[in-house]
Amino acid sequence: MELRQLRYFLKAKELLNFTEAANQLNISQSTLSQQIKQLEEEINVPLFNRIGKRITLTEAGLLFSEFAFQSVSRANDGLIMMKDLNNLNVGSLSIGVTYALRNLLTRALILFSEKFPDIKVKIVFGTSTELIDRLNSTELDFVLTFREQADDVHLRYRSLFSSPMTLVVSKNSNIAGRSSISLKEIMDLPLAFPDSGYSTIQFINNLLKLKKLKPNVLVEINDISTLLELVKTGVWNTILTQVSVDDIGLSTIPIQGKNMLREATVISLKDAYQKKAAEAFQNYL
Amino acid sequence: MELRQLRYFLKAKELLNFTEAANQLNISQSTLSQQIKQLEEEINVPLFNRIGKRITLTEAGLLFSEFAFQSVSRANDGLIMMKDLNNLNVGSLSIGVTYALRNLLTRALILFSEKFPDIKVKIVFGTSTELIDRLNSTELDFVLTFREQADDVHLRYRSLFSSPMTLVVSKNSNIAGRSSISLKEIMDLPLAFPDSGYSTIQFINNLLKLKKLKPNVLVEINDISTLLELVKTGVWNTILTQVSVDDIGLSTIPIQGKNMLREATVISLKDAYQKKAAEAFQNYL
DNA sequence: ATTTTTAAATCGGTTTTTACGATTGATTTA
DNA sequence: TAAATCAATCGTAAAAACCGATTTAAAAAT
Repeated sequence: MELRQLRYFLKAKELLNFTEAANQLNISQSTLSQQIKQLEEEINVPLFNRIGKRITLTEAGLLFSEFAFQSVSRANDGLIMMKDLNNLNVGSLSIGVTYALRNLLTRALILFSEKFPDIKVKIVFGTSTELIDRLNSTELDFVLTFREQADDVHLRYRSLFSSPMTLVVSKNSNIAGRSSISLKEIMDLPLAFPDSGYSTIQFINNLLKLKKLKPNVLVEINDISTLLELVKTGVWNTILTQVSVDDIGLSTIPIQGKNMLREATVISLKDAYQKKAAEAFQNYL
Repeated sequence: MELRQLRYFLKAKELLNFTEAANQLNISQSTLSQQIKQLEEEINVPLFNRIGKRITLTEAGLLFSEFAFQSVSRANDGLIMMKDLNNLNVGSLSIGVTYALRNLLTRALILFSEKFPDIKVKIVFGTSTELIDRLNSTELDFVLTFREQADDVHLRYRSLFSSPMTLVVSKNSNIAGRSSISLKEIMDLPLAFPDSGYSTIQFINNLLKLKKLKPNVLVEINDISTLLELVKTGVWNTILTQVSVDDIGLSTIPIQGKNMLREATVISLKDAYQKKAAEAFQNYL
């Protein structure tokens, strides 16, 4: 039993005329006769009464047509659904993102949802390594994070922009106006740092280790919003990537030195199918 | 799109292994690859991610599989319906049942077989979840079990009767005559329990956890007949649903408290065609 | 009553599709 | 590093779908 046969049967049932049905199906009358016959042999019961040259539907034909119709319909519906998926009318998207790029993500999300209101979006915050793991197990469609040292051959990297590391200070700070600052100078300031799980802080710590500098870390906290609130008080300062601090009401001072640029990157699985929705979302980043 | 391709796809989706799927479908692996590819080209979206040699379902694949399954199911149901029409006196019936309802089933089976001696009946014992899985994969026509908490929209439930939970003791037990007993009292008795895979025991364990009671379980066993033999010795007692213990030569004492009723239920697939034989069998339950 | 027309079934041959085995390429496991 | 595993691909063989022509038989027209 094949959908083709069911389609032929339904058309024949509709018109009760094999020749005309064959015409509308763009096949020959002989083909239609053969295929109907084959179907009847498989289900072991005639679908049509052949009274002379006139055909009528049998009881079995009537009962069977309901199933044939539904089978064909469901297949067609599946096709339609796939078309919808291609047109981004349905679907879902799972995005992994590090806290540092939260602003970037939310800005894009607002625009994307406006344009594609029917796509369900799931946002997963986490550390880079955790998110990459989830990407590899296809839980996520793509990950938004800073580029790490080692490339993975299974992953595709798409750089968005570079953002400098900056010292974040209260607007009232007496160094708020400065155009740049050295790492060494920062060592004398009271600091509040993000939790060491974050890639930004790992990046910084690696740098400091290399230069044998010791920061004066008074607070360590795993929530960036709260961290920024702390910095606003003027008591502590922190180090973050520039892009994390936009529009927050704080002053930022670029840190001197090379290697002070971090690359915001979209990471996806190289060989997996990239959803249309994922592509579309990335255009808003 | 043809049913053949949908069937191939569903098997590949089930096993997530083209080679094995091809084996089970009795076709070559190359054929399967080709047909899947052809289907993907028609719907214009990949159904599987090919990450190296590993295969995972895409979002589109998951969405599409629902339609594919229904399309194939409807066609199969049509075929079954025709077979039923043809010969009401032959056919086969696959029934899933939990051990607790063994008596109910065997009684019905005896009557049914007398009336319809030519219908082959296959009985599958198992846990509720296992049987529901098999029902969903259309291996079983219906499942006979106790009603669980969560309803599934794809399933149809038909309640048969309620049966109380009872303490099962030897006829010689000094508490054999009692008209009821509390859970608390039972905690002091030496108990033999069914394997924790059985829904009855999960039901009981949930209750005990809620009431923070600790039963004195000395034996755990995954065969109900043997369990009942043990109880006959008078050394151990057990808890079962009343209906499991009828006509066994043991005393039962209803357990006090509400929520002590379990509903014996016939579960079948909501949208699938129900065989005449299945209907007939259920009349004897 | 006979002829004509109409429509389904059947037959032989052609084209298309499906399937297979062998091989390749890539990945995972030992 | 070698062996095993698995999906993709290629060329070919088998199966099927399809077509046109013809046959058969009933209805319609004469």
